Order: sequence, then structure tokens, then C-alpha cells
Amino acid sequence: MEIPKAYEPQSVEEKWYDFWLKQNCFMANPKSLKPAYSIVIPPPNVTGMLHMGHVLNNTIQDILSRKARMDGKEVLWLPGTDHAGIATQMQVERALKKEERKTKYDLGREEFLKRVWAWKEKHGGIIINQLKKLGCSCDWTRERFTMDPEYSRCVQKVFVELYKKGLIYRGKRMVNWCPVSQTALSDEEVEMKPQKGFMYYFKVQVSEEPNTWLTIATTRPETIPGDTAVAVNPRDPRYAHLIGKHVIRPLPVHLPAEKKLIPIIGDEHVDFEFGTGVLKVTPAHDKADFEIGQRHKLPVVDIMNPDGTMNDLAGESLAGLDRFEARDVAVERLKELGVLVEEKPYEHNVGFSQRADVPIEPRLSEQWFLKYPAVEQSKECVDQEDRSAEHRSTRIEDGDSRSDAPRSDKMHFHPQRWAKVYDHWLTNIQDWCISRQLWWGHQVPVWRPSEKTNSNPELLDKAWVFAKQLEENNHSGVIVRFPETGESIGRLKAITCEICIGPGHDELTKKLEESGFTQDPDVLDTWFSSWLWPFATMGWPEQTETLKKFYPTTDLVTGPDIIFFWVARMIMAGYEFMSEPKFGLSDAMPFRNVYFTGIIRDKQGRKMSKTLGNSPDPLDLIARYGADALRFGTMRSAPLGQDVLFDEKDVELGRNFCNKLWNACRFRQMQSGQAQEEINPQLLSSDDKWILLKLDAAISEITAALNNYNFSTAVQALYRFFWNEYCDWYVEASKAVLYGDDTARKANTIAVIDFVLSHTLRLFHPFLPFITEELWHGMGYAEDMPDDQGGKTIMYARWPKPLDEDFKGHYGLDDCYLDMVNAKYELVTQGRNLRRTGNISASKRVKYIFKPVNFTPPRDLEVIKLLLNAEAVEVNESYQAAKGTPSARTELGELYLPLEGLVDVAAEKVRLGKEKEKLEGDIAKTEQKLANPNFVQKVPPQVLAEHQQRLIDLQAKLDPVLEALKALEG
RNA sequence: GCGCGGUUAGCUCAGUGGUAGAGCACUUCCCUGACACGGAAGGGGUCACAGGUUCGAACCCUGUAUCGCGCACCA
Repeated sequence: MEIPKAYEPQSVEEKWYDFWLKQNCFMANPKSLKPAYSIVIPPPNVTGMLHMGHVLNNTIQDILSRKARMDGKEVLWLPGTDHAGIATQMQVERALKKEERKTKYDLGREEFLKRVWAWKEKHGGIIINQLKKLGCSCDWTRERFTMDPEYSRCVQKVFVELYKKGLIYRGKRMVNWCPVSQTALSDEEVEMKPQKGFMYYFKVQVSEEPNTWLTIATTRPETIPGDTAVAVNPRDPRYAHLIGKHVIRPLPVHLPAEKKLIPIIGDEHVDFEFGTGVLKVTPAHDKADFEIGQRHKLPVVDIMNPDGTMNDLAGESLAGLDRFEARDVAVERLKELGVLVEEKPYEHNVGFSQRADVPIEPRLSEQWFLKYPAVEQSKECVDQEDRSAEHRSTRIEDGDSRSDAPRSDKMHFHPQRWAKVYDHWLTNIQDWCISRQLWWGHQVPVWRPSEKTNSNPELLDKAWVFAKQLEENNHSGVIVRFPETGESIGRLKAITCEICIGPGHDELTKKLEESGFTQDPDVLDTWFSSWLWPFATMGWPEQTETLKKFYPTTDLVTGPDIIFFWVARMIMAGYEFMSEPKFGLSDAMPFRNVYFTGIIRDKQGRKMSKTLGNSPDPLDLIARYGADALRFGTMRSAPLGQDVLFDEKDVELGRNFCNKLWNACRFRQMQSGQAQEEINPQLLSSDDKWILLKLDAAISEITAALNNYNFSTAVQALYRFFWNEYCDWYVEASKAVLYGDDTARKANTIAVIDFVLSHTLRLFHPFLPFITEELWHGMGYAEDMPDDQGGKTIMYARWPKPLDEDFKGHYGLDDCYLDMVNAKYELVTQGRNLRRTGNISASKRVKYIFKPVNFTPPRDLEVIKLLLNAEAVEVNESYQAAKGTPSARTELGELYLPLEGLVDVAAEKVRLGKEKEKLEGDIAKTEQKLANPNFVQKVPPQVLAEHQQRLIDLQAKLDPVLEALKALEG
């Protein structure tokens, strides 16, 4: 078969991905007797596009999954997408505006939602197909979406259960309001950003003491119309005596002074060091002020509209203006009134809406909150101890330790330091605002009397009867609450009556609507559905086979940016909903290990973003370099727990590597494939033994690195082994045999090559799934294997194990061959160096003279000759070099390159001089150490011996250098 | 303010007490019968700084500087 000279990934990748799908290679069988390994994908936004973060994240998951299959596990990698409330709704709104110049209100809720679903149908498959292009081995038959009917039922059920427990409640609170998306946000969705602005100082008159003016500092003068008090610290001697008196608020200008009187109150919250020590209190527009207001029963005057513009209460001159325009206008008014004392440039932190990138507005509104469940368990289950050293030392031999025999029952974070961040968050946890004023999402499953009902005693009465009846019937999954508060109209405490309904009550909800009830219009925070992901995707609340087999999942791979949004909440949900005995789980925790990836940045260290345009399109990279190249390059530059500076050079490197692998196999194919079944130990050369020992070391190293989630270490070890050790040295050395005429040894060498390559392909497969599959079949390695061990696909070939003692004994793989062959290659390097010194072209064949220390086997001399591209390497134990002959000293002996009359004596002198200097420096350092009595006495004997030996070796090298130099002089 | 992480070759980073490493970039040579997406050889580092512990420190301790991140923030 003709093999192309360069690897062409495109057709190969498509072919094998189709093959894997057709053969159901990714499907997880819950009935399997094999030990389970499972991952749930962090669901990407349903309408999202693949970016480099996804590449990093999903490549890691694919590596873990493929490695687990090769370890003989039953693997479930469960894929899916997230409905991503705000993001998706904003996308559709934007498109609607652009294409039809309409808003969602023009369409109405129902019609708008139809459009979003249509949008989802159109764009929803894209990212899934992109993941397939990357080679992801997800079980696509189990793809889930957070708004699938079954999934929605889970969300509803969970809501009802938490509502029943009293953990979910509705309340009027200060929330983070995004004026652009016009919805409340959770604290986690607010990002603090330093902002340049001004600190404004203005004065107010104390009405009881017209000669007394107080100066107040503020960054938000536009909120003055909403001020309902001025606060000072009761212990502040400057102001304490004024408490109880009043000031005249300067804005709105047109109001008569008596309507602008606000009290001076004393509150400990006021820091008298800061500003002027006098604080304006705006309960409607500041969280801290709201709390002060609560303590002092201050009125709450909301002067803003939901979109961030000022309302009529802000006064004529401000009403209708955007809050930032209003700020400037307010300052103008203060100036006109002559009360603006000063304005100073000022930098402070302002909370921004993460999604819309505008300052959030603290706003008092009615929202749903969740008091987090299972907080203590969630805190305790994560291991705070750093066990990385333990892992390193114990896991090397035990390739399977990760999932089968956890070191403790705890969950492990990698890198471990995130455990502290997690713990800190849980310690200071606040109730979660879960309602969003959006349309796209899971609607809150609570019904209340409609406004119409509330204002009509007759309808209200009907509703009341219905609700009472419902309460008495005591349906499971239906909760009726009559809170104490609320205005009385007729018999019903109207406004606050709530009916919370679980899944499967469609008839009932119809009747409810007929009886004057209406469903709460809010939807739930997207994370209120994603926090159920590990079990809601596996058939919960039924006790499915999938849950029994694959929950808790083994590994979770995600970015640290969603540790609070997602990881922490999934853990709490796990303990809250999976602890029931019916699931028969040893632990309710959703995963045993969490691997936090770094954040992908560009090569200047900037975060990748659409606006910067510094985010390459992974699909474009795949088209140009191949998916394997992209995966390899990404993994190679992604050290554990560090951010990844992405550079296209890395992908290029990956492509080059695939090409190298391709050509190494091509080389083997060109050696007329007469492979023999077994390697014959009698015919092994020292180079053969060397490469087998190197392979053995590489297997251990790579396996250990993978067990510790050190993907970049594993990739680098693979790279080094394959390129430097196998290709650069072994393949070149083996040509001494392959180009010779001993057919038995030739066949044996090919057998060694096959052994090494078949192991190498398996070691590479998790990283480079496509090219390894292609070569696995192309090289014929699949042919002799049982179907479930590599016969059908390399996916199920066994992960290589380090060579055992029997094997090493049988093939005579003694470590001494490592030293011996290393010395041989060192001799070659030195010899090539001589060539450069003598300025002899690499292609010119020359004769070397070798003066060995010990007997050197002829076969090794053959290899040396070949690697030196020498005409001959003549062994001469009593060789006397002519003056200026370039020479090198190695462990195996001295090597000379006689050059008839071509010697550049000066150049050789310089070279030897350098060598002498280096050696003398090393000798001096070592001698100094050995001369130190403290050193000799206290150092471990082994280290002492090492130093002594080093001195002897160095001296042995130096002497001939000195001689050579002397010869040059004379 | 509190916490975390980084500072090692021009660049990106390995390196957990015993002779400073890799890849890329650079210099020189080579299209030698797998591969120019390749091969060979080479140059290049006071391991941020200052103290301390130790026979010995890139590594352990203390402090400083600096960059980044997270949390909390006072008008």
C-alpha cells in the first residue's frame, strides 16, 4: 500500500469518527460488569460556538475517557447543552431587533418563546457537531438539554421539595438589578470593577440650626432625591449632638423645603474616618443604606425605573434621564444652588452585570430566594489536605488507583488549592436569588391570585374556596400556603397566597387558572437547573440503572471561573437529592475528583474575547492542522492549574508531531514487512535493549502523569520518548541492521520496532485518537488482537503496562545497557562535534580513529560508524595523534578525526581551551566541597561517593585535554 | 483590607536539598535511501531582591518588590 509522505488528517478524521459512531464505541452500558468510569460534560450554551476554552476542557475529558476505556472501564461520558437563560434570550432579542425591528413585548411571551425554541433548533446542534470534530467520545445517544421535558420535571420537583422545606421563599429584598437585561442577578453574577469617577461634596442646612451646615460626600448625587435620612456615628463628637434634628435635602429643587426635611440619625455603620463622617442614606438604592433604613424605619423612596432611568420622584429636572446623565444634571443643580463644595476625582469599585457589562443597580424588589441546603456536608466532603506528594509516590505503579480505590472518601480538587477558595465561599454563603425577570427558562411553579382576582372580592372568594379545598385534598407535590401577612379582602389574605405545584399536575394548573390564579411570571436562574446536571441527566428521580452504575461520577473537568456558580451548587444538590437510601449509594457526592483547567489566554496573556478578536476559531485550526494537532498542542502547553497562553505555534508543533509519527510508521512499512511473531532475545542489540528500557520508563512516567492529571507532563514525556529517544537515536541506530544483510537480525529488529510502535500508538491514543487509529489498522496491529482488546479499534486496546521483571529477565533488559548505550551515543555526539570543528561537511564521509578504554563489540562499532556517517571507524589502541588532530574524550574512549593538512590549529586550540576551562571549573567546585570537613563528615555516604567518583571522572577527562593542548603547542 | 498563585535562557514553562532543563526563537551546516511539518552541531541563565536555616538552597523559613487572580469593601 502506498502511504502518503505527509499525514493528511481531514479524510482520516472523518472516516474514523464515523466508524466509531457506527460501531457504537462511545456507548455506555449500565449492565456491564466492568468497573464504571463516568464524566458529565459541563454543558455548553445551547446556541454557543466552540472556543478554545471548550477545546481545552473537552480534550481533557476525552483523554480521561479514552484512557479509562483502555484501562478496561465501562465509560460514560454524558454530553448535553444548557439553555443559558440570559445569554440565549439576549441573542434572540438582538436578532429580532435587527431583522424585524421588534422587541419581545411586540410579540408577547408565548410567541417570543416560540422564536427562542426555533432559534435553539437552528443553532443548537452546532456546538455538538464541533465537539465531534474535536474527536470527543461522548455517548451521544444520551445527549441532554436543560429544558428537555424530563429535565424540566426535575427542576420543578426540586423547587417544590425545597419550597416544602421552607428553603425557598419569596421576599422583598435588595437585589442586584441589571438595567439592561432588566432582571435580578445573583451575587455571583456581579463583577467588581475599578471605575474612575468623582467624589462630590455638597452641604446641607440643619433646619433647627440654620447656621449649621453639614458636608456630605457622595459618588451618586443623582440619588439625592431618594435620600430619607442623613446618618452620623453616635460616637462622633463632631455630630452626635445633631442626632434627632433635621436637614433640608437639596433635591428635587422644586419641592418646598418642608417636604425635603429628613432626619439626622445615629448609626454605628458610619465610619467617621471616611469622607466627611456624614452619610446620606438612600434606602432604595444602596444595600447598606437599605439596612440602615430598616434599623431606623426610614421610608424607601425608589426614584428609578427598571431600565435605569429616573422616575418622577427624582424631580422634574432628572425624570426620564438615564442614571448617568442624571448624575451630571444633579451636579449642575447643586452648583446652581451653591451647595456643591468640591468635586474630586475618585476611583472606586463598582459592581457590574457580568452579562451586560453595565453597572448593576441595587434595587428593592420581590424575588425568590434559596437558602442553600446541605452546606455543612458540602464543606466537609472536600479534602482540604494537600495529597499531591502522596499521589506522586503511591500512584506510579498503580495505574488504576484513581477511580477504584480512592485514597479517602473525600472529594479531591486538582489543583488542590481551589479547595480553600471553595471552603471560604461556603463559609460566607448568602441566600441565592433564583428568580429572573426573563421569559426563556423554567418558569417558577407557583401560582397566586391574579391581580384581577385580588381586586375583586367575588373572584377572590371563589379562589379562596378553591385553594382551601386544594389544601385539604393534600395532593402530593402540591403545597398551598396562606402566609400571615397581606391585606385582607374578604376572607382571603390575598396577595401572598401561594400554590406551589410539582410536575405531573397539568389538569390542576388548568383549573387553577380558571379559578383566578396565575403563574408567577419569573423564570429560574439557569444555574438552578444546571446544579442538578450530574443526576438529572441520568434519569433521576427514578432509580435508573444508569444512576446505579455511574453515579457518583468519577471526574469533573471545568474552569475555576464557575466554581461557585456550578461546582459548589452541584455538590450541595448532590447531598440534598441523592442521599436517599433508595439510590443505594455509598456517597451522594456528585463526583470524586474535580479538575480545574486554566483559563485560555492569548500569547500576550490577555483573556480571549470576541471583542478583542484574539480568539482563534478552533474549527479553522482543525481544518488547517487537524484535530489531533490541535489537541496535542493545547495539552502540551496546559500545565496543571496554570493559565494557558495559547499560541498557534503550539498547534503547528502538534501537526509536526503527527507528521513525525506518521513517517516513523511509514519507515517501518518500507522495511519489507517480514516481521516475526516473537522477539528473539539472542538477537537483541544493545540499542534494542536500550529502547525497550526507555519504553518501559516512558510507560511508567506517562501513566503516573495521567493519574495525577498532569496532562502536559504526560504529553512532554511522550514527545521526548518518541521523538528524541525513538526517532533520533533508536531508528537511526537500527539502520545499521536494517541496511545490512543479516536477515535474521533484520527481522528481529523489525519485531522490536513493531513492539515499540504498537505500545507507542496506544500511549498516544487518548491524546491523538484519529492518527493512532489510522496507524493501528494501517500497521496491521489490529489484526492479531481479540475484538475487545484492539482488534476492532485501538479505543479498546489495553493500556500498556510497565515491563515486568519476567519480561526484563527473559530479554536481558539490564539497566547497564542504558549507561552503555548512552555512552555510545555520547561518543557519536562528540564525533559529530569534531566534524563541525574541522569544518567538514555533514555529507562528506571521513575516517575516525577510536582509542577504546575497553573492548567495544563490533556491532556497536558498526552503529557508531553509521551514526557518524563515517567511511570507517578504525580501532587503534596505541594511536598517536598528529599535531592539531581534533579529538574527543568519552567514557568509552578517545575519538580522533585525522585531517590531512586541513587542521585549523587555532580553532582546535580555542575549542580545547574552552573544554579545559569548563573541566577545571567543575573540578575546582568538587574539590572545594570535598575539602570541606563539614561536608565530608555530615553528608550521606552515597552523596559523598558520588562526589568522589565525579572528581575522578573529571580528572580522567581533563588529562587528555591537557595532553592534546600540549601537543598543539609543540 | 484578607486570601491564593507567579517571578528560572529572547519567549512559554518544567524542575520539592546534592553538576541548572525542555520546546520555540537564534547561529552554523545538511534536501544522507521515514520525515525540510525534517536532520546535525552550537550559543544563551547571579534561578526577582534581602536576610536566615543547612556541609550544601532555584527548592525550606522570614521579609521586600513586582505581576496576576479571587473574596470583601465606606458614602
